[in-house]
Amino acid sequence: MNAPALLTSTEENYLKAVFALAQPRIGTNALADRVQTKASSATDMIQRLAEKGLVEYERYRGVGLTPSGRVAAAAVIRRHRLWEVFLAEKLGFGWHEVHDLAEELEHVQSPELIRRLDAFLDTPSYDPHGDPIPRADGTWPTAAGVRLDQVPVGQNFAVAGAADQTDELLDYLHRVGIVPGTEWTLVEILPFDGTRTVRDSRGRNLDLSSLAARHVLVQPHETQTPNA
Amino acid sequence: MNAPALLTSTEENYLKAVFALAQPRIGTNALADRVQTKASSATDMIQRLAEKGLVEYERYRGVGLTPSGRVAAAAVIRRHRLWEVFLAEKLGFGWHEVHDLAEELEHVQSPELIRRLDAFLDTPSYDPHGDPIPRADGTWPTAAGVRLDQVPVGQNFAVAGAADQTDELLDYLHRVGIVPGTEWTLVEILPFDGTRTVRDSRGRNLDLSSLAARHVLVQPHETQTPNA
DNA sequence: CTTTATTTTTAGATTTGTCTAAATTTGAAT
DNA sequence: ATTCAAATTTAGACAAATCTAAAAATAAAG
Repeated sequence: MNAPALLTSTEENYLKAVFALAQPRIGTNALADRVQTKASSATDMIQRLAEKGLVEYERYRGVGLTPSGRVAAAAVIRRHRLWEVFLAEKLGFGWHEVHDLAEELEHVQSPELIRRLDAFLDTPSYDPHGDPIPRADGTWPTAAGVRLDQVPVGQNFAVAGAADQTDELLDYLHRVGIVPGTEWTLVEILPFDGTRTVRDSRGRNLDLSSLAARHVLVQPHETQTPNA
Repeated sequence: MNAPALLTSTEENYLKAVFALAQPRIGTNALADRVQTKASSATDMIQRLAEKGLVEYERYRGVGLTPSGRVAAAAVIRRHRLWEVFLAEKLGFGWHEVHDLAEELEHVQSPELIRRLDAFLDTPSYDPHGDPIPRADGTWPTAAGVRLDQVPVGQNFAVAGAADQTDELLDYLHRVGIVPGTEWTLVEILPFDGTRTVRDSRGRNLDLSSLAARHVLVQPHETQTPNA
């Protein structure tokens, strides 16, 4: 009901860390590690966040997010990942270079800026690493199916759709035949870079990068081919 | 010679304020006003910047920039104005909305980010307010002529060129006939919004917004038409 | 059920940037 | 030259975020 209180950059960083590591709670040391500080500093900050109602905290028992903490964390992650998309798609940074810069940009406070950035980028659902971008209302893009990068070797599946609607991705998928309704089997995951080899009913093989695989949504089938 | 020491956001803001107001020196009160703080705080910060060699300071006598302070200030202003161009041209913000946001974005520390942003924006010379953007090497775009918005009423001039090379601006100027070599007289400046009315040799009038006028470079002539 | 090791918290100090209130310097006016 | 007002600086305090070192609670081992 009340307007979300303004958080400092540091508070936002702690929130993100709790979000990432709490299932459902996280200890002080692990949290301190994550935000590159000492346990005593983490204790201080946890207590501040608890006073603001963003985390639930019990002394010596660890910390977890409250519902409003989860909303706040999603907002920060949304800003972070939208900036990552901007840096990669518009400025041409490599996907491995964008994280640290986004870490700074995410703390610029302006809902209107984020609205416009989102529109400028065509409302992406996934960042350059394939991680989902929370929507403006705090909900998360839950795939209509399963992301191809989460399917085990040997699994049969039907293509359900694409996680993102960018022209580049759709063009590529269409060109190689990864279109909704087609049937495939995942035959191999290369250990080196996670490239997926998939095979269609006629035995034709196709390689998909792990990044592309994260953007393909599939419907797994019961039937599995024998595994070796 | 030595790498430019990293400055905090606050230090950068003070530096910008000194740059803007010191001709060649500025008092503590005026500086404090500019950065929205109290004179005592300004004194503290001035002394820190003096220790870093960025300002020259004499107690009770005011403060001015050193050469290396001028370089540092130019770098901050460059970042600020490039972000302003991004916000206005790419995200569609109005030119009156971009300042406060750029104030935050300018402190993100990454030379590579600024290099790429500059390229993404086609290396603009002026920001949406018409203010010059320092180049990467710290030099300022000094017009080959005089900016039309700095010419007095009654002045004859020849168009020398455009301050910026964006397609939109060049298209517009070409369409209305403001092209290099043509001769004009500035007949009026509207007090309300600074619109310039210019007249060619055949007596045809043309109105230019003050923003457009800032991007037109001209060569003033000796001959003046009688003023009224 | 003690002892020990680990984790967590407290206590006290530090840095950055700020403030208020008091003291000092400058400059202007009589 | 003395007085007075304005500008500037110092002194002391505070909040945010951090640290080190010591104390307390929990968990693990015997």
